[in-house]
Amino acid sequence: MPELPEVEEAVRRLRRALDGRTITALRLLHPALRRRVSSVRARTLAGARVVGVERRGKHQLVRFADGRVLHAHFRMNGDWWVGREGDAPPPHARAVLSLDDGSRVALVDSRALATLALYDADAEPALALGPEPDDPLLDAAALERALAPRRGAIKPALLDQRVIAGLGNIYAAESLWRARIDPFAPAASLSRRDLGRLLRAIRAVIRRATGGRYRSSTIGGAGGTFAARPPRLDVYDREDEPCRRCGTPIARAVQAGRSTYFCPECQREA
DNA sequence: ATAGGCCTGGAC
DNA sequence: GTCCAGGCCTAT
Repeated sequence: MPELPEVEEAVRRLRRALDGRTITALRLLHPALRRRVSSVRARTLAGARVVGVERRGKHQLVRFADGRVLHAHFRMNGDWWVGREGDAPPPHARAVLSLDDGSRVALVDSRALATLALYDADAEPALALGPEPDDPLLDAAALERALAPRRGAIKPALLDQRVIAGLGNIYAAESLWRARIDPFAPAASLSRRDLGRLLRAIRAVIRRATGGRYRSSTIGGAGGTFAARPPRLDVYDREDEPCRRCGTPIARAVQAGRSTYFCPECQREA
């Protein structure tokens, strides 16, 4: 389940599977993916040697020796399954990469909202992303500059990937709770001190989710493992449950079309 | 800023 | 059946 920490975990598995490998086939199993990459184009990937696997925000890039780039985005539900040729890909496998060592990687995505795109050698994907949360150049002053022109509330601003890359609805809410900031506070109204606290909260939340061990459980055939352990959450999806700081029932509201969870008592900064 | 669309499955 | 979903784009 894919915000930055989950995508990071997935991209590591992808890297392990693809490192040093050559693609022998890419098969697209869902029409929504075939609309983005024609089967003819998918076939041109056979013979491409992988030279790098990168994450930027929630995006994943597989770079090939010929300069082409395969761009993947999980959207709501995507994940990678890694198995062997001959293993049946799991239900909801939407694309399958076959590799020259007899292994297979499948994009598993029940809702079929994930995207794949294949870029030509001279066409670097334009991702329009802000800094990663751990970017040393990102400090309270930089965040203040990014938020200054905004009219809206802080929570939707944190979901804007051009402000910070990788936060999604869960970790944005978690970060605001940790920093005691009201999700409805106007983004431009936050003091530099608030933003320093918010940045530390974001980093702590992401670090906890990324560094924390995920219990892997085998799903389907041999060889496929999934990270199937949701991280510990303080506010997300805890409506009416007691705030872990002050005991006040957690509230839920809709903001920019997304559920927002917060403590109405202790998230009053700004 | 909100609503709708993309897709499908799970909870109720 | 209805509503909801960790993302993101487009239209109003």
